[in-house]
Amino acid sequence: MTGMEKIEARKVKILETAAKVFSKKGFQDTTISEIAKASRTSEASIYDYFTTKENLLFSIPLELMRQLHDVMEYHLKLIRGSINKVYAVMNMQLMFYQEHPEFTAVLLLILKHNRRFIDTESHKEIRKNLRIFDRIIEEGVQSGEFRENINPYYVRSTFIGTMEHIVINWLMVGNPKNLLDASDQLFDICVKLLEKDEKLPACPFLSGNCGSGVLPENAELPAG
Amino acid sequence: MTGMEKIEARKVKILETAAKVFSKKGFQDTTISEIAKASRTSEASIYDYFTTKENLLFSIPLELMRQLHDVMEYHLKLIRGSINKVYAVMNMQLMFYQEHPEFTAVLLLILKHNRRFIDTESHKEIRKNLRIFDRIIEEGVQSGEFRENINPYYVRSTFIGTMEHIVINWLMVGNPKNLLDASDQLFDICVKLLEKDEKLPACPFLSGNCGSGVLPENAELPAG
Amino acid sequence: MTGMEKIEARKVKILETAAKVFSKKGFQDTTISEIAKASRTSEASIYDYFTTKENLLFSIPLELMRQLHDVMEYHLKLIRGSINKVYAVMNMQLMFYQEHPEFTAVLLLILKHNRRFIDTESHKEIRKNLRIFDRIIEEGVQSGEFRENINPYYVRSTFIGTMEHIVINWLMVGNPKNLLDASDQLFDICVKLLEKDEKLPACPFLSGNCGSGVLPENAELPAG
Amino acid sequence: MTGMEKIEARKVKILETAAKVFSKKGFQDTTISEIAKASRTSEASIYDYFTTKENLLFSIPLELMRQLHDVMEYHLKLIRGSINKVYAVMNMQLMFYQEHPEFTAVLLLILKHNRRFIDTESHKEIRKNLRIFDRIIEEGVQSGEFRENINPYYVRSTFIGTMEHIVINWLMVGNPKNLLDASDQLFDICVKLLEKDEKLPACPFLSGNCGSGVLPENAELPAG
DNA sequence: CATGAATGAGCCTTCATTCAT
DNA sequence: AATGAATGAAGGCTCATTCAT
Repeated sequence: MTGMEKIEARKVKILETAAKVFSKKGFQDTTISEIAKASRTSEASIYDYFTTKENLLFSIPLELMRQLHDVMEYHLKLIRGSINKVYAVMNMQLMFYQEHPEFTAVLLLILKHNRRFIDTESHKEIRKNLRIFDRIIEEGVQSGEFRENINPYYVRSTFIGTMEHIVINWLMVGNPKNLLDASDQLFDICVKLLEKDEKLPACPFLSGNCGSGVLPENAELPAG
Repeated sequence: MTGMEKIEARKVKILETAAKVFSKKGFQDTTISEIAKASRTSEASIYDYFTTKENLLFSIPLELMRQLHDVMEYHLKLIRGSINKVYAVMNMQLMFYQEHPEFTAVLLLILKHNRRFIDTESHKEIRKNLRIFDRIIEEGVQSGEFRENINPYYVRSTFIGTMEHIVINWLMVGNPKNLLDASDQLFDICVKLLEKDEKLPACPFLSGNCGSGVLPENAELPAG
Repeated sequence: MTGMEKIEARKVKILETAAKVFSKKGFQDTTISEIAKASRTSEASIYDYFTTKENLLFSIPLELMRQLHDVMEYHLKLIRGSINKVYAVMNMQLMFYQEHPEFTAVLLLILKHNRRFIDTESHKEIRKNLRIFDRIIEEGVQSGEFRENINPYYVRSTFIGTMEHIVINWLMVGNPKNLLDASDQLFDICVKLLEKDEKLPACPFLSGNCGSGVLPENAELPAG
Repeated sequence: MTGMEKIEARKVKILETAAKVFSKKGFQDTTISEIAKASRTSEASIYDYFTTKENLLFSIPLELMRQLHDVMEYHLKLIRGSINKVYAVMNMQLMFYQEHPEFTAVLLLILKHNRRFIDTESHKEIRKNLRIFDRIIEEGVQSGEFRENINPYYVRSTFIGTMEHIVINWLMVGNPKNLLDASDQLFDICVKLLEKDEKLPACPFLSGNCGSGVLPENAELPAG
């Protein structure tokens, strides 16, 4: 492990620990000394890396949001059909939250309501992820798969708002036990909002393995 | 003004001031001394009334939520039709937020993410308001005005989650300028979720037991 | 003792203690906690009264300099003759330093070399005391008691500079044991600077090209 | 440049930088890291060379004071007449200060009031320079050029004290613009202190009860 | 020799909270 | 009932200093 890598590893360790402690005790009730102890570093080192307690907090989502973004972009390429993409994105988000509950708590319970967070590099990443939603909606509208008279901003707000509302509930009162249980219900809602009213005959493109939503690359797609 | 009333007036003054300051600077960055000065009281008096800084915070929504509840109940009695009630409730909520931005900021940016707030008298009031939603949805389903295969919890989550998402945006970046501008869009979304599918059969791209699984068991599925 | 007086007494106690500790350990090596302990107060109280460690330091001379000023003005009224006034002022200063060694150490070893101190209320008092010197010199010149071709600024600088130089020596190496021992010597110097030249012609060795001070090697020197 | 010289050059660079930063921000408000950055070295190197922050500070005058000493000794050899030497020494000091304002600030505003500085090699050099003054005075007295009844210690204190007082003023408030402007005035003062009293009889206003300085109100004052 | 990196130690400052009046 | 005053407790942050490479 080179020097560079060692440092990077320490930073990650600190960020993970910080997420853990912040998520449990909140920002103000967490002390740097606590994070230092738990991450087996010194307080001074934390300040070396992150300059400020708040900046440490703000740095938590940076890397993870990038990963999520990459994963989503990667998988979306493999998927045909806007509605399938919606489902995939929703699912990936929920899985991601499910797998990183501490990070999610920091993000949804602490960061999202901090005005200073908006001017952050991390927030930029978040906006990049939002744009994936927007793109999918636009594509769906243009391809004729979705209703045309959609206000994308409000649809997105519904997706995000509802999802986050459910995730926050999951974080705060532990309901539902498993976030993915909400997946189908959420998807239904999306469908209701996006579907064309006069559809007939049946849209064939969901037929088959929608469970994953990820079609094999060589999947034969219906003519539409 | 009797002694009792005088005291009540002072409490209200303190609560209003607290909402103002908390909403501007957040909970931790607000000091009791600040609130005391701004409300022309002494710190000691604040402690006399509210015992704790956090308890002061938690007391802020109590009275206002009761008012909102009363107002909503009162007006709902005058309205016929579940969908009309949905619209009315949504509108009243938005108007209420619009008229009490500082209170709203405290509620949505500070209190909603505090685990200890859940065990609070104020939170009880909030749940009472939520139950109004639930009731309307149930009624609509039973009267046949809404689809039957509705999961009330998720529908409510969508209403609340979307609305709060929009309100938070309004609080944090000032968009939309006027909350009521969102009213119609929000209502459209509600309608989409609640309205009966007159046409048949159901959305084809849900065909198959994929994602959703919420179809009536005997639903006729397209051939695919 | 009224509340007002009690507070004033505590402030004085803190200032005295601060002078003691600062004089012994210097500004930076002194901790507020030390002063709090030694003055039997809490650190928080010190900050209540003085807002800042540096401001505490700067506040030390305020009252004492006023006292010195009053004492000097009072006594000067009783004295006739400018040279006698010079002597009196010098003596009073030295006595004052002698009696307040800790305060003097703070003043001469710490404060006088702090640029921020100049903009201080305390420093204003110090300048008021300096003006007493100026006044005496002016009066002496106008009354004809002193030489006319005196540059008051430089004479004052000599008085103050020499006195402080001696006092600093006293503080740092304890020499002389008693400051007042220096009194007569200092006064002699003052006299030499102020007295009229009765004799004529002027001191011979000033004649000529002192401008450079560096005479050519073969310069003709006066007999001396 | 040999290895030895390279190291010497780096030390000088560090010392110069240190003087610059210390003079601007004071000792405590200067960080080693700052000096390291400004001198393009590492903090560790500074510790290699100077072991301690304070020792770095104390090392600043060492070389320069030696240079000043050498220069003064060199030039004094070329000068005849004690009073001329006084003038020369004064001038050389002022020129030196003028040319090294940062160094001078460190010396007069920081070091001179530090008790630990006295036990320093640098301070030894300073004392060597003081002895030049003493020597000149002694010589002047012995040669009959100066008054015999001089107390050399006080005369020196007057020279040094006055000069430093003026230099400190120059450093702190920028007055006079050019230090050498003070040169003649300072010299006049020296002359006044050193010159023989040709005239007779002695200054009348010293007669009598100057001990107290406080004359009885009805005291008979000399005509002046 | 030079230095990047790590840290122990500590201080100033802030408040929530209490209490005597 | 109301409050001016006092403080205990704690935490963010800074550096001088060390050491492994």
